[in-house]
Amino acid sequence: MALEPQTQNTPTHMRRRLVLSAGDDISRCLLCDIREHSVCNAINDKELAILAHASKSLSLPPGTTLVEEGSPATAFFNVTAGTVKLFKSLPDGRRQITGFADVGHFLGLTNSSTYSFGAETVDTVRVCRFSRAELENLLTDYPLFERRLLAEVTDELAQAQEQMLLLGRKTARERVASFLLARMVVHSTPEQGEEAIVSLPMTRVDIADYLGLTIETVSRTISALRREGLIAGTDHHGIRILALQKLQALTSGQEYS
Amino acid sequence: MALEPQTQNTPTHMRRRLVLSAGDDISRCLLCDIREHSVCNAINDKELAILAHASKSLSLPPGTTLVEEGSPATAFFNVTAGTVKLFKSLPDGRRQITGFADVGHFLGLTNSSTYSFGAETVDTVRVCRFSRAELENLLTDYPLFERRLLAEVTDELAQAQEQMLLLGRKTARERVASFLLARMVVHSTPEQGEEAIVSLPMTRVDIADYLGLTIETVSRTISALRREGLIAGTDHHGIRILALQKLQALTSGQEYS
DNA sequence: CGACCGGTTGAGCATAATCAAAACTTGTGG
DNA sequence: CCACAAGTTTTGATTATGCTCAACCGGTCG
Repeated sequence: MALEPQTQNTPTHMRRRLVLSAGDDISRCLLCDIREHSVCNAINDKELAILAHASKSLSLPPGTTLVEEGSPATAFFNVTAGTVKLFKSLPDGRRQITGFADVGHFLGLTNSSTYSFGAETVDTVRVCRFSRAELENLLTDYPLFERRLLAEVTDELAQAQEQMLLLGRKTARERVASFLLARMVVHSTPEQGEEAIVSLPMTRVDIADYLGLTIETVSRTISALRREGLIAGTDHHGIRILALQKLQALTSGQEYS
Repeated sequence: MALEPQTQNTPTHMRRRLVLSAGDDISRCLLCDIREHSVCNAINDKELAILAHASKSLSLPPGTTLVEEGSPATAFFNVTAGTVKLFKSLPDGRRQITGFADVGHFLGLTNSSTYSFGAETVDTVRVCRFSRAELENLLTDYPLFERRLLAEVTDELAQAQEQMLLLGRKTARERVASFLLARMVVHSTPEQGEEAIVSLPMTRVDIADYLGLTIETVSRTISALRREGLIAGTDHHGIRILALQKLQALTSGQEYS
């Protein structure tokens, strides 16, 4: 939990591990299959080479620090695979995860010259990294890029407000139900039909730090929901939703009794 | 607490009370003394007439609804005097205030076609109101305006993250101390020298809903801080900070004991 | 004056935290 | 393939922080 002060752009334990992508050339952005889900979509095909030139694609193992809390804000990231956790800490080690940045999300934006938050990979993550100068050029040269970024930050703010409601006013049960539903994805399988799945790449510690609870309370609450037949655990990192309606009611306190 | 559905742009109880400012003419923005503290600063003097034309200045009494949770997002506001509270609610009436918008703050931005939050005046408030179309024109025509707005939303997001840390991980004592210090302003008076003052235009209910506590806990905690000599109450809506250092330590749990 | 509203204070309680230990996973090496 | 170690998750017992319920205070307004 101890934060090592950082004088260079990239923490040493990260620099050691950075791996340039095989497709790290001029056509990288053109071939990128998540482009339409990110800010990069604001730049048209002809000019994608500029974008590819302005960024570097990196593959990072779980637990890599992308952003050190309080360090100089020199780099910005677009997540193209995996999940990144964003957090803030108190001097005594208490930590609040403020969000999970999944595929397509942009992170690192700040007005201050230093980051006010930390960012660390949850699983194996692929990101495109922009320097401050590169990002500022993109903002100035491509109004659509800036507009898209404004939309993304606005959306992140709305999510933050939702999370404040959760942290300030919801019970442990309501928090866990809200979390599961927010991360739910519906798969359509030929055999099973519609299947509502929640993948949890993060540990219980991360979930607890995100929901403002302890790991014990998270564990107990998930066990209770399973015992009641609302969810079924595949393994510890995957859950199947069995009673969607009831869970939805639970998120806002309409307990079915 | 019951939310009346709203079909028109402006809630009826608000429309009734809207009062056009005396200076609601072409030079209004030029004469505006808080321009430099707001997004309007991004537009140069020559073109301020356009801005004045694009917005209407309104004076609103305490308790006026500016934005109804879930209603169509048609208007946007710049606060030029007073304090506005932003909040989200649960069906059973539980409420979380996500922020207070003071002088210079812009509010109402959303990607969705409806507001995901509510906004209500705390005291007597003066705002400049923009319609959606007017705002979009400004964004497109004035890149600096958009840049400034991006900076403002980014800043609001950073504050939201700080508040998530407070709501998820701080004790009641730490929350109240953080709140007081965040709202503190330092006055330099000729007689008293430096004076650290906190003005609290909002009620205890609002403070509690902002800090994720009950009014009783807020009241008890403020009383305790006063008893310990860290603060002194002027009246219920004003507090003087006596022990800044100790309060600062308190915000992050470094209890001096 | 009495009702009302906002704030304060007190007593008892409940939810989630803490402390502790067992069960399960995962990775490593014989 | 199994044994073992380390780490993560689950479960249990107890406690504490902040909530609920309730009474009271002080100012304001009709």
